[in-house]
Amino acid sequence: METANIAKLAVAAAPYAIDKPYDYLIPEGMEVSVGVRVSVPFGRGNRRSEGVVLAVGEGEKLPGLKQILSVLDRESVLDRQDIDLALWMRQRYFCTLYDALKTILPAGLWYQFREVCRLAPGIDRTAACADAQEAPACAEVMRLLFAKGGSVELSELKSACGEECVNALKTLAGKGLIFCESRAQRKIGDKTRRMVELALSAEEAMEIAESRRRAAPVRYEAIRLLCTVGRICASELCYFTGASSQTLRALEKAGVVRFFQEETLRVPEIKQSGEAAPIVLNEEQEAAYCGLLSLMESGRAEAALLHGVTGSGKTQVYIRLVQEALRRGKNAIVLVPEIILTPQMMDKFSSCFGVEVAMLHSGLRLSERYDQWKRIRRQEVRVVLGTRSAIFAPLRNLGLIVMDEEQESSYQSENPPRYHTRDVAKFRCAQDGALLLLGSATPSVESAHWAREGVYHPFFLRRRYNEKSLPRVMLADLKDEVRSGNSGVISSLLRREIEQNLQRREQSILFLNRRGNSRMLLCGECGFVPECPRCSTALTYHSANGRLMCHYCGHSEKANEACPMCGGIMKRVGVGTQKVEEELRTLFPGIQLLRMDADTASGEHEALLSRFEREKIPILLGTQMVAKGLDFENVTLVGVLAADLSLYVDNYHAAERTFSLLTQVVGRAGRGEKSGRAVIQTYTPGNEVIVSAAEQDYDRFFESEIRMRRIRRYPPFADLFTCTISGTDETAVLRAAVRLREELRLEAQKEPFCRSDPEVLGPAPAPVVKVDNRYRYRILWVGKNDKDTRALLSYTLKKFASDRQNRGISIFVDCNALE
DNA sequence: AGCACGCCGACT
DNA sequence: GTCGGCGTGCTC
Repeated sequence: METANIAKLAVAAAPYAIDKPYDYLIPEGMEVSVGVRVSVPFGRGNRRSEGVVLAVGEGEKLPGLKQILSVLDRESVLDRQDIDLALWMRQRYFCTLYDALKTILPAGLWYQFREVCRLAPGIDRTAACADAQEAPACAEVMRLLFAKGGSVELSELKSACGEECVNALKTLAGKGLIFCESRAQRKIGDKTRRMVELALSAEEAMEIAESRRRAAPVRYEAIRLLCTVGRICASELCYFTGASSQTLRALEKAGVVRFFQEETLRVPEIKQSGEAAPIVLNEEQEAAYCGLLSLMESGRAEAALLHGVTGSGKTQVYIRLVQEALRRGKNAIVLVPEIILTPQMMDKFSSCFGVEVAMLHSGLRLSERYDQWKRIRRQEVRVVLGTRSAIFAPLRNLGLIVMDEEQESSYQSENPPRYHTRDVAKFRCAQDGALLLLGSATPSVESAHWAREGVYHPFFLRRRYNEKSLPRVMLADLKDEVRSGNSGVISSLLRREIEQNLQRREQSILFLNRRGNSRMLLCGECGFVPECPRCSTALTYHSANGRLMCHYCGHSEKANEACPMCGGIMKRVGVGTQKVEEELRTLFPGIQLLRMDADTASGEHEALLSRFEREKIPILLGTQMVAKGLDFENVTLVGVLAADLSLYVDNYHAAERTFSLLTQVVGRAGRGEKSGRAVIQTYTPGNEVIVSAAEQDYDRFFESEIRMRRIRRYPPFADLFTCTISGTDETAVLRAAVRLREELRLEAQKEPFCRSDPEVLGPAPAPVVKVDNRYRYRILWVGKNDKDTRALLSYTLKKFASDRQNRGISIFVDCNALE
């Protein structure tokens, strides 16, 4: 047997159905190590694909083996632990190994090689080729450029034509036939920068990007990058994806992205460690801390739940534990739902840990984030404080992972692989024997359940740190209001309370429990509502450009004043914050009012909030974003306008989310010297969730909710696997869905599943059944997320994808999806 | 998924 | 006789 050096690779071009480690020959003299990215030929056509080296070793030299073309990294970007994590993610989230690895690495890394060559505009193909004919390398480059639609990445060009193409590029650029875009250098010292962010949800944006992936690859990359990083400086987005400013403008026009100006964030001044005052814990905190410390010292990868009411000082406990971890030579990761909302946390950590802490927050530029990643990888930092993706920070020798407000749904990724940070954290803790500390004022029902079952170690902080009493909560019954002739959004009770606050010159926050605000057009005569031609949804009216737009596929059309059906006059409808604002202005004429919602540019938020505090503006009206982290001395009244809105959402944790949200909002009142009040408006004042939130009684909420979950077979008693099947032919999709259901039902009756008696439900249409002309139906498997079930679903997915009957139909699986 | 190979019908 | 339709099968 002849042997050779062989590398096992995760290959980008291999879809889920055929994903496995592929063997490639390492050419003589090539340095290849585990964790580097390489370029390889793949498939019949030997198209170039990227791969990640999983293992290197001697192996049998089989005839079919192909060679690695080139190595893309100077040193490895992933180590053994990363690869183990990716292997685990693959079987847990039904993604390819390559997709998992890509999720682990920072976005900046995947784009750092981007250097794009483009054809100069208005170049005629035949003339240009004739012009380039003299040098074969030039002709080859031109041919490739035309074949790829006018622009090619430099790395791709190099692997196709060899290193010598660099000279050809120079010649061609000299002739003005092409140009190469290099680093778009940002001038140092810019005061503000032009930022881009998604104007739609990540899911909606990805749908749009996917639908035109082939036709507009640059757009696709730009949107995908935006989905991973949230917001980014415009020049950086262009640099990393090869998009032009025209591309961005087109995306803006299509309503996919929006621009805003942002002050350049200075690197937060790092105070020297040692200066910070030592942390003093009260009795309760001390008790929790001691218990947690001994768990951490055990090195058994334990998990604990710290249930502490708002203002009980969980952060102090976190910091003491991190300090002790460091003293023992261990490192720590601290996760928060959205760090930009917790500047106090950032301040505390930088004063306690100085240069040893790396912060990964949404205000960082992509390149800054990448730099932080490099610092962490070089083990220059010992503490990482960040949001969801910080769980992948390449920090080794972990002693502790903290997840603050662990119930937040932002801990679940919104794009595939849709990992949950808590699960990844558990895996990493198991790798290093670290303690996982889940902290919350309103824990998820699952976590509270496991704490009661003894799977997590429970700890409690029941006293508010400053001994402040919780706000007094009043319920306003909106049904009564309607009966007594008040058709408005503000109940008489809330109105009285606001008036009282106005007299006392104290401030009020009003909260509309609704995401964004969908405004649509409706014909006053015949009731016609303009709908998207490609999706099963009403079009949204955008006052900025006077157009109707679809949030799912990006379709946009001019808004007519007259109804196209009957000629009647079109009216704007939808209870958004604007509508409430109008009502407030009539109720309280001449009173100053601030509005903050999805329409408010994100750069403005902080400015608005500081104005609210500084100028003591009497009323702040807002959506989700006013619920969290705001701490204002003079706010003594909080009003929840429609507590029920988030309750009747078709999702198993709607009740939990509502309870948590109400608790957070109520906690906004009376943070200063004066005591606070809260008014919760509801149509169902008898509802357990509303009542327990009004009483600030978590245990009561938990008891009723866990009973419900048990009866309905919801988590933690079962896991919900959602198989989404989509395609352009609705009947074909439905047929495929029914076939899948029958197949899964058959399996459910067999060993080993029959013992746990899984249920297979559906097909049911997805919340929005048609998106961009693709119909989406779901099959639900209610069972246990164990090895056998995952293996079955993985097998079923692969079989489905390779079944000829299912051509043109795609499928994916999610487990316990929160949103 | 994406690409080549192969086996049939409409042309120069 | 050949160009191109898409059904079939494989990817180290």
